[in-house]
Amino acid sequence: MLIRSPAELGAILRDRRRKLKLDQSTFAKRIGVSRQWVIEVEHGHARAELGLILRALDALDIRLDASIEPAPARGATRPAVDINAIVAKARKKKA
Amino acid sequence: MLIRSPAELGAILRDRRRKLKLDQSTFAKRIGVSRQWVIEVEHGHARAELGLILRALDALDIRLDASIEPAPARGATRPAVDINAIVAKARKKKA
DNA sequence: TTTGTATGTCGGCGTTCGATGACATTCGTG
DNA sequence: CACGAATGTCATCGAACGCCGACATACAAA
Repeated sequence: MLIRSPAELGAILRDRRRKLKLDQSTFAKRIGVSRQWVIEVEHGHARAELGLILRALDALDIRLDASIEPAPARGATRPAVDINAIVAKARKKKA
Repeated sequence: MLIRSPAELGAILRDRRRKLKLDQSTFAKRIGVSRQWVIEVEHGHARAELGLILRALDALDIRLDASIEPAPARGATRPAVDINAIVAKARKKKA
């Protein structure tokens, strides 16, 4: 399963949790977070803590693997339009 | 590359950034974060935001893959001693 | 030595996390 | 229907995030 966004990660966590017949409460206790946290992460919370995410994955026996992208597609010719970065910056300025 | 902890993730990010000949400043600008953030994450900051981490990985053409652990090793017979969770809870109580 | 580059550190600040606890909604079952 | 279980929502609050700006250190080159 490729992970590209917090939402995808959340979906993976939810599917796996359900496959293991765990409800949110017991899952939360098992990894040392609140049930609220589980809900938000499963819904794709982008600002969740990295450490807690890794604990959650571990608790569900999910392995994370990092590898170099086969097709960069981000060639030196492309000006690189980073929508995420732009949106994040824009939100900051407004607030 | 297997990712088990924020520190391992940080090392991977740093190695890849250096391979691409990027310094922390330009890398930070490229993903829309501060240079401080890059420093902390590369040092294994556990509470970094998930969304920013994913952006950083993407900027370095690193793909994240999730797969079920071949050997659970976390059988139903094990009482499950979650050191991470215990430590996290202990820190909360003290503070 | 002086200059420049890359990295790490410090204090302060506004924003938002994650925890808690209560309540709401939707199920399926007795 | 009533009850419990699972999930989602809300308000509150201390703690920590990530940012900024300045400074510190290290190393290389002129």
